[in-house]
Amino acid sequence: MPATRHTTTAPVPLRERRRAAAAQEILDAAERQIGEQGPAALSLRAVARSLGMTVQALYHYFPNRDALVTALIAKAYGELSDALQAAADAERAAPSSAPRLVAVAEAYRDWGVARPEHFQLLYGTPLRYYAAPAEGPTTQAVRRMGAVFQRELFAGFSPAQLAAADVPPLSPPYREHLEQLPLHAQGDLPPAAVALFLSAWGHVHGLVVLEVFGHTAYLGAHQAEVFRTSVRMMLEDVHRRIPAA
Amino acid sequence: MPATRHTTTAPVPLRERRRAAAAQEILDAAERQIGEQGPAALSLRAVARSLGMTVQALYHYFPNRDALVTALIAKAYGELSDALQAAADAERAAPSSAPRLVAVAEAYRDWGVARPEHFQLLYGTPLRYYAAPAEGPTTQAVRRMGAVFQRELFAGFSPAQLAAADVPPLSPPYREHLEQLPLHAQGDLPPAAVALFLSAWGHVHGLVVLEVFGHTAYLGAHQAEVFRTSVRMMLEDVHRRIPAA
DNA sequence: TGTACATCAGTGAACGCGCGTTCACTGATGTAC
DNA sequence: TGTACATCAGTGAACGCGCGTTCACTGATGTAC
Repeated sequence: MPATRHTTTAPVPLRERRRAAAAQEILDAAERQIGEQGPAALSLRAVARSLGMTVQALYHYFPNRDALVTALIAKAYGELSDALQAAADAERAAPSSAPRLVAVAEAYRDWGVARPEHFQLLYGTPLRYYAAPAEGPTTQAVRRMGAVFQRELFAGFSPAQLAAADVPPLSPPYREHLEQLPLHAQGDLPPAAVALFLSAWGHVHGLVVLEVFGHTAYLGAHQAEVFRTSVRMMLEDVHRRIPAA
Repeated sequence: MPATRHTTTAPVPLRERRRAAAAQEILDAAERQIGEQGPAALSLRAVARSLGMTVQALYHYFPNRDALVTALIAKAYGELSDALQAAADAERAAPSSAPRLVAVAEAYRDWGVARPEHFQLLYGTPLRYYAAPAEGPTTQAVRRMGAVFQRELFAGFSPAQLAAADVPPLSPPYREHLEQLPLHAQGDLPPAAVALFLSAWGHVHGLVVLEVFGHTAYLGAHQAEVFRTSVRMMLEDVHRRIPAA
């Protein structure tokens, strides 16, 4: 990288800034298209059309369709995880009567309900089978999301309490696997707590995915209450498994 | 309908039988194709090709692609719900140490893990937005599935006990909605129990959908244990909310 | 400050593909008399 | 039992569509001297 770059006099070359702006514009247009037609209908040609360009121009910014989709997924995960963080922060700044975890879970649901097509992009039928891009912005955002959720799920409990949580016996290899998992951003969680977290996350996700994908339409306008009730019970049940200090 | 049909002498006209057999063959081929490429890749032309026919012939059996997909969804739901029922029956015939509900939940997971593409057909990105075909074979199978799950979830508890379950207060309109829900196949469930059931179902579904769609790949071979542990806790938690007789 | 040059965003034209669906037909097969 | 006929599964040909991707190009724009 040339020494002239990123100095105080010439922060980012003009061309690079424009290029980044154009790429951003493409991403936004693609995001808009997903919001209108769903992720399956995303097409380079349609994106280009909506920007008043020809398709070929897009190839100056993304090597192919898959790369664009990958960028969109990363962006959506980032936004979702920002939403969770924002909900936690808002509750912390102006607490309501409900536990913060409920606010975080509701932020997750709200995001999905408000942007079902984007939620589908993240959690619907995989568009192709990733070889799991080991360490990208996506996994980072997922971890961030998990960290927020975890923090609020276990807020107020010490590591010692968490380690003594009442969970069914875990097999030794499973315990070991959980122990060396880079899952937890903020200090390691004991295996018992990880087991609780995984269960709770699956629980919340399941409730949201069923609703967003239309499988609980028969509940009509009560879906918000179903969710809230379930999450409250879940939180009580988890806390009941953690011994008093 | 002609009087000659369905009598003892001429049960079902030959032509009709052949027609039904051909339709079945098409469904099977389509199912096979989904199993290989996933639901999104399903194409009439490919199905016809795999049967050694031309595409147009399919139009003698299904008015269009959507009709074929609908039939496939109904079939898959039927199979999944059969699997749950079979698991419950098997446990009843030869009980293991675990509660029957665990077996039922595991049947759900097993089906999804064994046939991820079919699971995607049912629970992935909706291929199109149904106006929810009010009362078809699909909703029937879904209800059947829910009934099996419910029966085992609440096995051993009386309606009075279920009615007294410890759940957060439900708003009056929500209670009312739940009361008149044709959800429960076998006698009505009190609202508190329905709330527990909805939460539990979401929980189990969430765990399975995360695994089948590859979001918990980092758990490696331990996913079966994660699931089993979570379901056991869930069952304990639900039962803890139902008062003793 | 002025000029020659390299960069690169965007275009026009084209490729080959597979898709769902329609139409007019043919020919085997089961049916009614 | 034999024959004429209606049914209908399957075909050949064709439609129009939108897609991702490649190639050789042009012309504006920022850069280096």
